[in-house]
Amino acid sequence: MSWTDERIDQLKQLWEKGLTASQIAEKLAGGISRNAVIGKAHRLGLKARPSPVKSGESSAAEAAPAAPRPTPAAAPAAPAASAAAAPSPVEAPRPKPAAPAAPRVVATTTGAGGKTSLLDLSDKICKWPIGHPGDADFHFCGKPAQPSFPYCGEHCAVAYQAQLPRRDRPGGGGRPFPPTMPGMRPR
DNA sequence: CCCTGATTCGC
DNA sequence: GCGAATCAGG
Repeated sequence: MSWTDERIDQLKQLWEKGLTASQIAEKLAGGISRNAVIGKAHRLGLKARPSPVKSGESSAAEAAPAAPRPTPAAAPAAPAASAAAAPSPVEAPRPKPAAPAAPRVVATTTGAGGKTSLLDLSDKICKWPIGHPGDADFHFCGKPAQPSFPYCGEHCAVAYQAQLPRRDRPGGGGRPFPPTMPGMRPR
């Protein structure tokens, strides 16, 4: 579907009425995406209107040249592990990704300690904890994470394991934890 | 994670 | 011109 005069008119009205781009996208027929609406709005010269992300805009000092956006490149084969239960060894806060100026080096480890710390974590960094929180040398794996996974390939293999029949499972088959805990009634 | 608009860039 | 992908902020 393309932008007929009618649709452009609706867009103008709804936009100036204050609807969000996604709301407009829903109203207009034809599987129009929110991006399409915004893109068209810009080309129509509309835009303006409270934009959440408009605050910053330093009046000077634009030292950063354009980041040479490398083509994403197709992801390698997915781990294909049928997710059983994610252990989620540690919950780590997710700081903003590193500055876009970061060189395209493989692993991001702190130059200082050589250990991947909390501050180095991002979506693309394996968050598998090494050592114990609180210990001086506690750190994270830091290798590139499998796309859309929190861990690298190795640690995904550890974290996501298909459920095996009990008798085939190493260690015999009972619960991995003590069958009963203090104060817990067996169910 | 959800959302917002802004921008880029291959088509 | 179009809009998906990405960015940048809430």
